[in-house]
Amino acid sequence: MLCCYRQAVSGRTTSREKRIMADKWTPQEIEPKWQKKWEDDALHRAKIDSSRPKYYAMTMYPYPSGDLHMGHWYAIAPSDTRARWMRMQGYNTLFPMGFDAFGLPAENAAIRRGIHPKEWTYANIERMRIQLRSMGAMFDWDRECVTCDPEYYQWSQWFFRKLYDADLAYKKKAPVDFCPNCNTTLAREQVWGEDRHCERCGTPVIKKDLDQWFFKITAYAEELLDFNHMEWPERVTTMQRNWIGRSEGAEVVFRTENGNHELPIFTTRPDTLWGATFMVLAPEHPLVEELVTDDRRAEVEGYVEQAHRMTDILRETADREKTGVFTGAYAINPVNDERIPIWIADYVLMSYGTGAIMAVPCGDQRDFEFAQKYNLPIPVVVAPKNWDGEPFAEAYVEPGIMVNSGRFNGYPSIGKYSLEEWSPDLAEKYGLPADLRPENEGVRAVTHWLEEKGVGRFAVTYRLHDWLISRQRYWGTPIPMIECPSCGIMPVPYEDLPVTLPEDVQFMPTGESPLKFHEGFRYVKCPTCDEIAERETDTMDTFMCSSWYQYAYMEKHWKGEGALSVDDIPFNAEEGNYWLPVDQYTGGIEHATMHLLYTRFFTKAMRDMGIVDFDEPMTRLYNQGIILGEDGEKMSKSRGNVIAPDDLVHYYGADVVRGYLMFGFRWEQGGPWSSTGVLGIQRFLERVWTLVLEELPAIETPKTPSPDDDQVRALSRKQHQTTRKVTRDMDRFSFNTMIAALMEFTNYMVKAKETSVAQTKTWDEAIETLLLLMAPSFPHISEELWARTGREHSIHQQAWPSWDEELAAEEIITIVVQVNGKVRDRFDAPVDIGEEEAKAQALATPGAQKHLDGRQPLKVIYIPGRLVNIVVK
RNA sequence: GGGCCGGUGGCGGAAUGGCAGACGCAGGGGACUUAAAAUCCCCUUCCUGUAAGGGAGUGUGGGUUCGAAUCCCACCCGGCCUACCA
Repeated sequence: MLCCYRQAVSGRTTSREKRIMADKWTPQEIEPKWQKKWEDDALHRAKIDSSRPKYYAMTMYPYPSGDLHMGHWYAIAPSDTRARWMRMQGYNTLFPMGFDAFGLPAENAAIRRGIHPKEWTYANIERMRIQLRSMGAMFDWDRECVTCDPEYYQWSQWFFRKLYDADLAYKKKAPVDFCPNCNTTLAREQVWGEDRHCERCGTPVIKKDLDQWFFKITAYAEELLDFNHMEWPERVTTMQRNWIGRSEGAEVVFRTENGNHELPIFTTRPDTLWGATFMVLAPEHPLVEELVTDDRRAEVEGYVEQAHRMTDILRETADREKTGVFTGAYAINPVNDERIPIWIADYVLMSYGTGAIMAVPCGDQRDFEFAQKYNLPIPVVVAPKNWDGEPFAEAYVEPGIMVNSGRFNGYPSIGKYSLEEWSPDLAEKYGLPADLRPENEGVRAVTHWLEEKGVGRFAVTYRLHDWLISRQRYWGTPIPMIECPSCGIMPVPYEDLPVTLPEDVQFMPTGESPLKFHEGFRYVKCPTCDEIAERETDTMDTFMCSSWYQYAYMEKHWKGEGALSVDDIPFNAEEGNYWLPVDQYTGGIEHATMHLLYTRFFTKAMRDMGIVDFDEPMTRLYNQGIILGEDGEKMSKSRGNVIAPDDLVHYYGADVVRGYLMFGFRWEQGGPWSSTGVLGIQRFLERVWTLVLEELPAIETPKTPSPDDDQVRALSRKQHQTTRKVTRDMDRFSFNTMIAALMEFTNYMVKAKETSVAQTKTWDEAIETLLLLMAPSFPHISEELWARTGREHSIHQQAWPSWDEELAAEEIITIVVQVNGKVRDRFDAPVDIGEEEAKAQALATPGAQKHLDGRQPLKVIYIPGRLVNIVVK
């Protein structure tokens, strides 16, 4: 398509000095100017407008560390571009911003440098607001939320209270993960990696027995597995699914020989019950103390003690040799009344299932190794089809035939497979029947029989734990609870919220929470009996604040004055009815099993409280990648590879930084920064500046005295094609190809400007379209050029350009000629060329003739508008 | 051990069954300039050839197809997640 226009520009004669050069593009001047103007005009204020469709775009808010780094820009600027694009497409768009302002760094700064966390945090927020403003984003600052404002956290406390009333918050003494560096407990989700380290500081965690507050997120485990009606990346839903870790099986009740205690176990393989030759309890199991016989007591206590001291890191190393001790006690296997020994071993975890297992050495490799080591019997109960009757050398976990299992002998058992998965292929592989139903398949049949006998039942177990939200830190939302010596645990009445965080506190070098030592805060009258009672001195996990901030954006400091009540709605309902839920959420994948799970839980709980009428907080989610230093490593001060966005904005302007962040990478993948790559965007914007502002050459181009139709049509075609491409790429977050299309269009126009096409109305339309297409990505320069070319109002209030498929369509296409799949020639043809005509022309091309070399084509394949493949011999 | 994502020029990346390498960076050559910068034009996957051309080529090996970077199977490498989950 470039060919026709190459001809047109081949006769260019104009000399550059005849032109009047435009003044230079100085982003340092125009960017602050427009930012101020937009703010003065309240351009970005999002107001309810029932005549337009709404669009709630949201990006994860930053922690106010005091410096907006490249990662923030990378996450926020492209999100802003897309929100702006939606706005130009006619959606009434809300794109808010706020600060995740509670948290440890503030407190650490206080301990180390003597600055009050509040002062530190608000000063950082002030600085980051300025940095965020330099981005030129369309944030509606009127809705900004700052989670450490009492007007904000009173609602966090209100939520706590509501969850408590709904029986979704409870206090429990439990062995919990504790970070010795941060001096606080952590939720399961906040313990990362193989070495089980603190998500924030990287220190390995230890176990502590503490009385802590939990949210009953497990009540929603099943519903949280439902990802229908939401468009979230599969990566995230898979991670959440694995984290929730649903598994189906049976709960079977064993009984102890002495004392007749119930000893329920969970198993995914009830069909192997006849092979259970011993039981194993977790060392922490509450019955251990009672069951252990006197002759075994010393050894058992020693083992329990040792297991307790051992870190989880060691305990959970899978390839460690199994250890355990016999308790001296026996249990009765309910299916055959056999007497089996009860052991304790640290490979059984108290935190999963019932903390006790039946050990089936023939069907579980861990049990097998344990049985071998301690000389316990290994009878076979599920065998492969052609089993020779010999003892197993290792556990057999695949589908097989039940043996030695009483009335179930001969039943096929498909083990880990579900009936839905069971296919003829699998049946053949294992030599089992293909037609399996709950009645004739071992696992299901045994479960049914257990239920009839009353010793077991179908059961589902989740890996998901309740969310531990207590933090032994000062700089967080106080938990609104009081413990009274006579009345017990009492919630702070709704009307008394907020429980204000006292400011006159002393920070301990030990890292202990100053709230524990603040008498005025700690001691309080019981809301019921007026006796002196104690306040909860722990504060909430900051993920509590972020679980509902999308609702806080409905109105800043909603009901900031006056008492709260149980019947309140935690946001402006009118705004909420209009904007909610979030249509598009963007942010990092690192929150997949934390924030993104918690906020789903919150919304479901809110729905059940009657506060909202939808099930999911964010309809669509998209995750950007990570921007690395030039050396390909993660940016860090210690590596010295940090690129500071402030410096770049100062030097190149925000539009260039935004542009490079969108152009240089696939957004979801990220990648290394390139300081020369940025120059490409700078050159591009300079080209656009010149293209739009530089005066046209005097009309003296002799070779093309009047614009010819082909040129005009070609320019218009390019414009419509670009509009189509940019629109589609915006929709799929393909910012890099979107900007490439803008560059191509610009390059085309720079060349076309040398011809008389630049004096046409079509030219003006093309310039205008280019500016409009650039507006979401490059808000400042496009606004400046819009104004300088005498166009009215803000460019950001204009409608997104549309395209016409007919005008975008090519008239002449190039058809590739292949012989046996190799390109041998090509020819130009009208777009509507018929199949026979195309084939005939292809066969006639010199390239085809040469490579056919007289041979008769076996087959000729025509792909309309693309190619002809001639197959020979 | 399991799961997911990825592997394309010197580099970032494009192309999701139909011309591999769009767009950009870096590099080379040229124009302009007293000179440089900036700007503009041309070249730039590799091998072979003066050229026209020919051959090879998307981690490796196989397969499906007229045709594969793209789909299927096996393997190698890198990254992320998860891990004694009963």
